Amino acid sequence: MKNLEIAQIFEEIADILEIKNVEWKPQAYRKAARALKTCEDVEAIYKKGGIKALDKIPGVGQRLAKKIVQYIETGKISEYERLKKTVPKYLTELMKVPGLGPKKAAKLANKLKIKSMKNLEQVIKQHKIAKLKTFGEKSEENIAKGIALMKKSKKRVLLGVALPIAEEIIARLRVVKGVDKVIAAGSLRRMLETIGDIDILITSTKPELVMDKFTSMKDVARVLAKGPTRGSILLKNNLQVDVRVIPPDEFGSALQYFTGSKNHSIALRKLAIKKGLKISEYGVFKGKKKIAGKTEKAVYKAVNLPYIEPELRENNGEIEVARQGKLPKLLGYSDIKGDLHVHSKYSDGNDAIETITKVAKKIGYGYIAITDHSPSLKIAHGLDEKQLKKKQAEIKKINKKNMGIKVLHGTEVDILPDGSLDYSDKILKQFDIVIAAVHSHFKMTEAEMTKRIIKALENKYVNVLAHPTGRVINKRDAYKVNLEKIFSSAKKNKVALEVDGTPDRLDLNDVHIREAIKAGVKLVCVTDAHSINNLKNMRLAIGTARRGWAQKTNILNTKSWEEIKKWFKK
DNA sequence: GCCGTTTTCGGCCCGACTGTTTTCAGTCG
Repeated sequence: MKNLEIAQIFEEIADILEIKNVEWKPQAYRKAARALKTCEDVEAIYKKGGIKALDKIPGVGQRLAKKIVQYIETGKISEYERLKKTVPKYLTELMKVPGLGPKKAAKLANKLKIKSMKNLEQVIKQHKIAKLKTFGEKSEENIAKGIALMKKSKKRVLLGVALPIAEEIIARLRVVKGVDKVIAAGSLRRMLETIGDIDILITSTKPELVMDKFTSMKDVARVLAKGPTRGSILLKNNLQVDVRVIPPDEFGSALQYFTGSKNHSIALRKLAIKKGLKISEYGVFKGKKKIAGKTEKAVYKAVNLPYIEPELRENNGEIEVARQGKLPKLLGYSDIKGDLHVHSKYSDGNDAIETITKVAKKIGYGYIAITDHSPSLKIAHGLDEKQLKKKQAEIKKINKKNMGIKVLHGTEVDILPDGSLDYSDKILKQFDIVIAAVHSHFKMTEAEMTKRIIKALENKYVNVLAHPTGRVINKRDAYKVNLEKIFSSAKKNKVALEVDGTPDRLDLNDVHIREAIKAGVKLVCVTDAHSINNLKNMRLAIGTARRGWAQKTNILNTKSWEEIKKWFKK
């Protein structure tokens, strides 16, 4: 996806323009950059609707659309190439230090002849910054801290990693005396696939007790700030956590503000201005008079909007749709009736089928599919015919125990490079559910990969396509594939596409889910669990589906197994 | 550079915090 690359260039352009003291343009570039990070794949948009469709992305106008097209077609943006030459590279580099903006970076470069990060570290050692006019001891110290922070390279952490950490901290703070509400805001609440830092909002009658507890937890590496209403810590794992204690009658507006996304909140505030109102984290105001703030619902209502679910708040059309009263009723976190993609000890899973079944029953599922690998995936101990017989017999035995949950005999069968499957039709026929997946030969051309997968979808025994793009967050890009064609083939062949809840997969992702739904494709939310602990990842799949505007009707495994079976029938 | 039920020109989200000043500029979220 080129979106991130273009977003980065736009941000760099904004930096350069800021250095050059250009007004307003930097904000425009930054806003567009943020929009690109969460909107549909620009190449797909361009292919479908041309430059006019790009222009429709909020924050992207004619001129930026043109630049996006140029990048898609040539891999470069000439305006950026031109601007780069007008400003020394070290200036934009210095700006990456937290605390250094365009003004300070330029001043340091000018007065102290700094031409690199190394230079900067040298002058700090020599205490030259502290002696500079408008700088001082503190400034020098803060820049040093900023560099240290940057070196630790705060990479965004997976939602599936951050979520349990946040929950543990929340549980600890909830029991502190005087605490009422505790909730995580920010990208975590929006269920974004990666999280920069954890934001926790609290109402309490005794803020100082909250802050004491918060800053003295055992896994705190460093306390970055500690005041009566705001605290900030760095955990030993390098994750930053911010806590804010909010007065109860401002909780809704604070929650709205700290949940974001930024572009969503800006759009909301603009709407308020039109109505002669002002929204801030402290409330909605008409002149000096506060007219809302206690609940998020009231904040939205003040600008004539229904409540918008956090997962939708990306300024990707949700405000417009909300105005028309046409918001989707999102898939709920307890709407899933069974997990359809789980591995057992038979292949590369940790647990026995009966153990998995018990846990699934406890979750409240009506069915669970044990879908182990096929033989070609050697590292995962794919099952041969003999092992399949044994597994099938075991499942039969468990089902006879009438545990109140149906165990389905399934497989995750490999799609071989030529699009044929790793089991013969004769074997495939015996499964309750067949999931097809690409696990090898990722580097094909788009045409080859698309043809390969479509051939698999056309097999009459295939019911589900696993992790359709193959991406692994922070590790491996998606393979090249024409999703539009996959969608139409899946629809035609009655194959459901997966929303895989593995923390570093989340595949399909939010954007693709929204496209798939538009194309009329059915989806399943699954965990692809390799241990009973992984079964919890269903909420990540659901959260991702919600970010893709999925409703209950779009997700096949919100139905009973009988109904699903009927749908599968080709 | 974006955007339009007050505008195709002239606005552009809002506020806190920090450090350096002595009323504010710069940075951040």
